[in-house]
Amino acid sequence: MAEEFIEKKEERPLNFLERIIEDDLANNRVTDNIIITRFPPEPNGYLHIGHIKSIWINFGLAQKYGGKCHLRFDDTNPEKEEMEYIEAIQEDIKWLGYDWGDYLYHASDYYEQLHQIAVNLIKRDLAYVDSLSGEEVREYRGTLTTPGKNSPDRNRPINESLKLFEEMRQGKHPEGKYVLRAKIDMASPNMNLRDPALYRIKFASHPRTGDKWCIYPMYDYTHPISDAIENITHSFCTLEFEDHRPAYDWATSIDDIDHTPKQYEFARLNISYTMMSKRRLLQLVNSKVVTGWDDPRMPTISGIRRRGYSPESLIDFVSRVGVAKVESLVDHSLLEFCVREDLNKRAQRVMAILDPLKVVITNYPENKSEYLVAENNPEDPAASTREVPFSREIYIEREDFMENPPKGYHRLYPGNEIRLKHAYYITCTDVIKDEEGNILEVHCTYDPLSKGGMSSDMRRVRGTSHWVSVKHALNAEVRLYDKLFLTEVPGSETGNYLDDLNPDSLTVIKEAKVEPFLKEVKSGQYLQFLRNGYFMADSRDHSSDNLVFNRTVTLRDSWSKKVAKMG
RNA sequence: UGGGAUGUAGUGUAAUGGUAACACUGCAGAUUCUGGUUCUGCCUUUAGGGGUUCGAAUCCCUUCAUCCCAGCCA
Repeated sequence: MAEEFIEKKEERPLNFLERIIEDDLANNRVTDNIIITRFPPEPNGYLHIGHIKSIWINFGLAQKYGGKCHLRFDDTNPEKEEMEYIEAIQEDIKWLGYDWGDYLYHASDYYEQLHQIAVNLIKRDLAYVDSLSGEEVREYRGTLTTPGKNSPDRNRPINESLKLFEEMRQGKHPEGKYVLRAKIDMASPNMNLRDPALYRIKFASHPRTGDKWCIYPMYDYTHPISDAIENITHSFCTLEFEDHRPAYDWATSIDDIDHTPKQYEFARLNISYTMMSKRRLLQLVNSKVVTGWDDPRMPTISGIRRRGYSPESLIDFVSRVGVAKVESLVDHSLLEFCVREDLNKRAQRVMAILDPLKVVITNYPENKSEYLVAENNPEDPAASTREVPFSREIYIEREDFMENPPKGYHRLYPGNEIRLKHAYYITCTDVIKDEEGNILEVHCTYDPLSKGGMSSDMRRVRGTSHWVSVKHALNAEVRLYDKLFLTEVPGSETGNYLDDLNPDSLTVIKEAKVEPFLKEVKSGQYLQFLRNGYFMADSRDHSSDNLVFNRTVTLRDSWSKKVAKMG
């Protein structure tokens, strides 16, 4: 099995990044033939599914080609960054199964070095301290179609810039007063080259360096130099940084840098009916639309973990999506396919009734109980069996009974015989209703010779229902999750993604009836509630005294689809 | 209207001058102690127009469409 899987993986055609690597390796462009990549999140929020693609690319490619992948926190904007995020990010990467080993870095590790290089830049007349205000900088920058013009400070004497930069560092100037800028080209058609800011003043406390610094380096300056310091060979990032590559190359070509990493860009992952913007996800958290970053409806790694997704299914998903440079929108059904495929192979099967309807088996002895053998997973020969209690009164799903069934319905209805999974055949004899006609309970008779779920004469029944014994049933809270948004691209029509929120993204069932086995399960264990979907005990609220389960994903359901089509 | 990129079934991704394919979705059907799984089949594709070539998704020209860039964010 394992070999087949690996072989299958090997057969996958190479993506363009793999080709670049193989080409570099084949032409001895990589020192010692060891490629070094890096995954560089900014700790300003939780990781989401989109990051899984980047993690898979950076860690996965390093793994595949016998290289290394660094984890580096791009922590250059203390106003947005927090220790909580730094910790959560590490937990999420580990959960996905990747390991950075000893290679944990922070851009802030290089602040001293970065500062020294900046000083040298000034000395070489490649950077200057500018006193233009933010607004003035914008005016001087020009527009997309017109060139910018030089700042009056562009020719500030080197000594003066040196002195001012030092004063900036010492905290002698307020935020916004000065900025260190690279001297490149104010007329460049590429906006990123119109004397980009290198350092700005911020009196914010940094999660790692505290109040040691009050000037912080910008991304375009920090990232390439950090890559160079760490001897990164291949710096993979998303498409929106394509325009920054010239700035990247500018930074890695300055005299103090002796290693030249190369940047390559790939398309970020977009999935229909959700969104990957950290800023918007933060808004959902802050506005309490969801309960937190790990709300099971969130596309965050911590959210989908709590929801019950397996790391394997997520890696499989991103690998199926592939890598290219086309801006794409992957259908969420592929993600659902991947979880189902993985969970089908490993989920423990159990019986749980979400919408109980009582069934009385009138010819079954009043006080009798018995234990019946149930398979734990028909897809896994190694998964053994468990015992499930059965008695005269059971619950089945309300939708498994209809007094007047439509054509094609082969569940329980008056006169019809069905199988109770792992138990007996039963035939509906009576429907008990209240004065208003609501169905209170259903009466059936059972065939004692069909114990275990197959009749002695091998006669066939079309329907099989799951069930839970009334007197043995445990109460459970079940949270049914659905898409957070109703449109493929939230906000694409109205301009406000909040307009597209799905009001029914969460349905809480307080009184689900589940088999006793569920008292023993813990969060992290993959479950299939027979015929209902895949579930996992909630990592925050579940305990053996207070059962709480989250629905990961439904089972595929061709019947209700057919019913819907019939009208 | 400056610059940078990208256009292959509904959605992703292959095919790198030589028969357009794989997965997901959708639709049929078979199997089934989960209307699940599994299996089989079907539908639909090279943005448009020119050119080069025996032969073009691939090379050239051109048109069109989409995305990114005017943070002291990353």
